[in-house]
Amino acid sequence: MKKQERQFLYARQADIFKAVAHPLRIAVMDFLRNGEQCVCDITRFVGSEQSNVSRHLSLMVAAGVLESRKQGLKVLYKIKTPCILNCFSCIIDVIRTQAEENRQLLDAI
Amino acid sequence: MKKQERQFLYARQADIFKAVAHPLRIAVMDFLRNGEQCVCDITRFVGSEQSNVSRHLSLMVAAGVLESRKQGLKVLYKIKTPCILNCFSCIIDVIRTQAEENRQLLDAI
DNA sequence: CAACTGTATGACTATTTACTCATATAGTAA
DNA sequence: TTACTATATGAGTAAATAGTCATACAGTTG
Repeated sequence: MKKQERQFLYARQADIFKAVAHPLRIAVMDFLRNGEQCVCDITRFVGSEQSNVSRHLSLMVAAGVLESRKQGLKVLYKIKTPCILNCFSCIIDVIRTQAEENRQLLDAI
Repeated sequence: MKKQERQFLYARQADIFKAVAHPLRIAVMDFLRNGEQCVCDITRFVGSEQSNVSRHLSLMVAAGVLESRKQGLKVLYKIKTPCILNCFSCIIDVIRTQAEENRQLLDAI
């Protein structure tokens, strides 16, 4: 891979990471884990302003992480490439490792 | 899991994602994939100002993604929890899926 | 048609993030 | 000691991100 291609890939990867690097957006991913949901239910789940949730959803669609379709009055969102969910298990692993480390430190005091 | 615990976990996950959600920081992760490296070599690899790279590295240490040790004049950084590398394969999968989708669209025109 | 529901967006403010330059600090070597 | 190398940081600016409120728009129902 050429240097320029590598830079491009780094930027693309960063875009995907950015698209989920926010507590509200993580919550959305978690909520959509089991299938598509309308904005109204997503909004209830994450507990924020509807307009704010809508913006976050648009952002995630723009990054290619979610996709949406209209159904009557509602707009349903779902995860576009479910393989991204594997990522979350990895991250939980990291958090678990850190938590155990902290616990050991605490025990040692 | 209680609602409050869930919120906390979302925030922690977002912190980890944020810690890698930048092209330069992705480059660092890629460079450290095969073991620890000094700031000088990392700086050369990512091709940015030394002070900027140093800040990004501190940020990643703060998030618990990297760790560092001093060796003489140099400071060596390495990935703290290598399981995070699995994440990158998942993200590459997402990008590949999107790229293939784009190619199909292109072919169809 | 009017009234209503669900969603998106314009305009704005506040906050966070990224970067640069200059400089400080720590360790090395002459 | 002085000069040098590697790294970190203070101060400042620029830019991106997040959030709110009000409102617009699309689709539904009576």
